[in-house]
Amino acid sequence: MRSYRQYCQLARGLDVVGDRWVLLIVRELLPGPRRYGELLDGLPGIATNLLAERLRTMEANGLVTRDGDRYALTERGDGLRAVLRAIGQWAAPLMGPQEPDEVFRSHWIEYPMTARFPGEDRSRPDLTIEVRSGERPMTVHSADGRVRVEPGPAAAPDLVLTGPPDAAIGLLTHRLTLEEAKARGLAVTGDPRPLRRLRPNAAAAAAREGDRR
Amino acid sequence: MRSYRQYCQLARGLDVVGDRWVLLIVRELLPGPRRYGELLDGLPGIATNLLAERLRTMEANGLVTRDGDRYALTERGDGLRAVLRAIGQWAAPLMGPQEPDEVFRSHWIEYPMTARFPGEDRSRPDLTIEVRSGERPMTVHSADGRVRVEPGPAAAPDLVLTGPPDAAIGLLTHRLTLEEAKARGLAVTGDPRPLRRLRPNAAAAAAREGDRR
DNA sequence: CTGCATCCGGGCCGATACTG
DNA sequence: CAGTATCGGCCCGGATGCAG
Repeated sequence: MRSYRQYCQLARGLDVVGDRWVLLIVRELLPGPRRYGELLDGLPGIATNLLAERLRTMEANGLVTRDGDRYALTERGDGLRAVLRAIGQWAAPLMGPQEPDEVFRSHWIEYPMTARFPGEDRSRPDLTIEVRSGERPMTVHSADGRVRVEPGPAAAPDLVLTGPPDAAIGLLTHRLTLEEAKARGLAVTGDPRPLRRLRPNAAAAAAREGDRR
Repeated sequence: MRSYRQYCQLARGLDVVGDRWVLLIVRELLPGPRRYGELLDGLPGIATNLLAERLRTMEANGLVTRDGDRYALTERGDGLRAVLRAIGQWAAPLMGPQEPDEVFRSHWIEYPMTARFPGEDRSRPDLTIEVRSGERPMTVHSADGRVRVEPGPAAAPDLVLTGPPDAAIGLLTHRLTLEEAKARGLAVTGDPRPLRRLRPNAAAAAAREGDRR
């Protein structure tokens, strides 16, 4: 993208991260280093030449390093986490049902979950949930008061959710009731009642907006 | 811009605010409603048709309302303030000297000032500074522990800074010494010593990053 | 004069084919 | 698997026209 050529902090920032796809590439790299093919898969819709070109300019801008065939965020690139969080938070009200033509990747549930259940809250129950919403299963762990999301199936899940992502995420984040989630096509195996005790960090939730319902 | 077509909070947010110029238009509207011509002037480099088209889609997306010939942010548009702050903060290390081809508008000093001196801090001295850095003078008020920026000259300034914006902003935010600022072409009228007692809000500064030097 | 609409050249984007 | 090459199309930017 062309530079805005304005002596302004926001404009200079957008000169670096305002290009199409750049922040989504950062999203894909936030959990850890990724290979080119993994990035391609996590960025449905991007053209391969665009990904290659973006990665090069991001490297030149100090956002990304490449180690062999692995790409990783620099410290500076990781600093964009706060920007992604701000945009994601602002965009929360835009998240209705999944549109028919919208793609979903299973590892994307990490953001809504950790955004909804940030930090440590000892009152959260220990809970293991397997979510089968995308190409492959994901496991949501609540343990020691922290909520974590990991790829792969769970060894002994307390709960298994199978169905469209909006239904699974809606139920997990308490934006949908069990009935509403089922009406959207979610299949639930196990006892869903402990989910209700999985509460957002109270202090963090109070400080946040877009949290209604 | 085309939609990313990804069922992801970040992607949906970027579908709305990822278009070129959109966040800069929000920047211009944050202080209050503006007319079309004022926006054009505050967005050097934008083509008039682009501004018109952006304003229309921003209106359709619920970011902007128009009242006669005035454009204003909706509550939703104003919610992007946190996003701009996040990007601006991340971009702080990018702010070296002004490039020769970079444009500056005097009202842009509001962001670096309020970002550097946020909230209330009773230990701040009362101070009125006139800054002559762009097309027209701006007045920085420190009173009752708060720092405010207003357009227009000051009636009885304690200090007048005249010169390039990087020098003026650098001195005001303590990123440059008096000598460095003068070396960059800043002329100082009045006693600059009280500036040193204009300190960032201690609590806010500690919570912030990118604050070194 | 303000607030756009139209037109046009160029560059970036997106899809596909192809290569080491 | 990890890109490069190519090409059509759309969006962007600049100039100009025009209506109230």
